[in-house]
Amino acid sequence: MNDDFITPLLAWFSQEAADLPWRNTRDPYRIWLSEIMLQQTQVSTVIPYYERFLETYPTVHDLAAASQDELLKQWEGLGYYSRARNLHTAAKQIVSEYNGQLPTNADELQHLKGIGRYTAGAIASIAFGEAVPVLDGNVIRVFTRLFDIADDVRQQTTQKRLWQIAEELIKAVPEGRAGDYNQALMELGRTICKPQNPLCERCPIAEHCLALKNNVQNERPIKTKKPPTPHYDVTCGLIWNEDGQLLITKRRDDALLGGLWEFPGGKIEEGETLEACLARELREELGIKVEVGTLYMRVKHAYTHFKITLHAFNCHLMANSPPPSCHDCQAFQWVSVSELSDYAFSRADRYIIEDLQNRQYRLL
DNA sequence: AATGCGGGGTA
DNA sequence: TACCCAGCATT
Repeated sequence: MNDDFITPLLAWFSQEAADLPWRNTRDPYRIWLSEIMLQQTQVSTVIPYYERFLETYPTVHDLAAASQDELLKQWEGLGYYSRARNLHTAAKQIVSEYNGQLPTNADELQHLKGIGRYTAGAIASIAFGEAVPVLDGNVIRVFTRLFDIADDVRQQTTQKRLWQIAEELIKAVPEGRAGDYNQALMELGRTICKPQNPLCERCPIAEHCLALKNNVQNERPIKTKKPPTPHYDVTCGLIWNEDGQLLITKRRDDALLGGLWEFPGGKIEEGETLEACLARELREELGIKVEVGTLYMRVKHAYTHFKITLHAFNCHLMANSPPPSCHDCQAFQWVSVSELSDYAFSRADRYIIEDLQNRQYRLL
């Protein structure tokens, strides 16, 4: 494997590295946090979350002492909420078992919740200077172009081969520069070696790029297509009580959007009306009987694996309904419209909340 | 080895 | 619309 690109890549990074918040620190806690937030999430999306998060939790001790609800409220909108739950678990573990210090090498880091091979390599190389590789979407794209690799990168054998390449190359990186080199590869992928229309004329290692030489840079990496995602109709209840409060429920940790709050409801079944679906879901989930009233609004939303149309109905408890009890949720709560802002909700529910609060505001 | 897991940006 | 993003845990 030709490693001649390493020197010009490092030189480019020294000159052109963007000034990102997590590059102004050597604090392993901050490096760790940035790497978790950056999983499957673009740099520009992460920055405001990262800065706000560190104001709230400046140290791993502050994070370990947080409540899950408070933490998820901080994470609200960032997605992949298991990252926040795992971060919390790991923080508590670091405080109780590691004396408040992160492990200092990649192998030990991988024992912590939410840290896999990529994240362990990133933290170990950036925070501790260990000569270990990283392989993320950016690096995969750079490598498949640099070495003109035409294999399907979704295949396990290709992933293995790419990790082997990464392992070989890191050995040729100058002592103490592994963190810079790994960041340089990712930054090149993010800013120059982009998925579509890469900026090869500005690439510092273009003369080493086999895909460019073969004029196939736009056809790398090769990925098999994913099947189209299904669409579901989902209902939820805006269940009002006499005090103008709404009933919300907290989702189970092992579910989609685990730990977030929601307006209770669920997915429609074959041949079922929306109203019947909602009445059934509320009976199953909370053991309550409701009168399903008018449609409040519909929200369309796309998840990774499916799309939904969320139908929100005004409801109230029937006089002979049992009080709510959690059958398939962690908790429930009656809250006013303005108090909804204190709880972490998914994007789809936040559209509804925004509308509820706007209408309330206009009435005042 | 395959699948589930969010939400926003981009062309 | 479809693809992409500083991937990981679970089964």
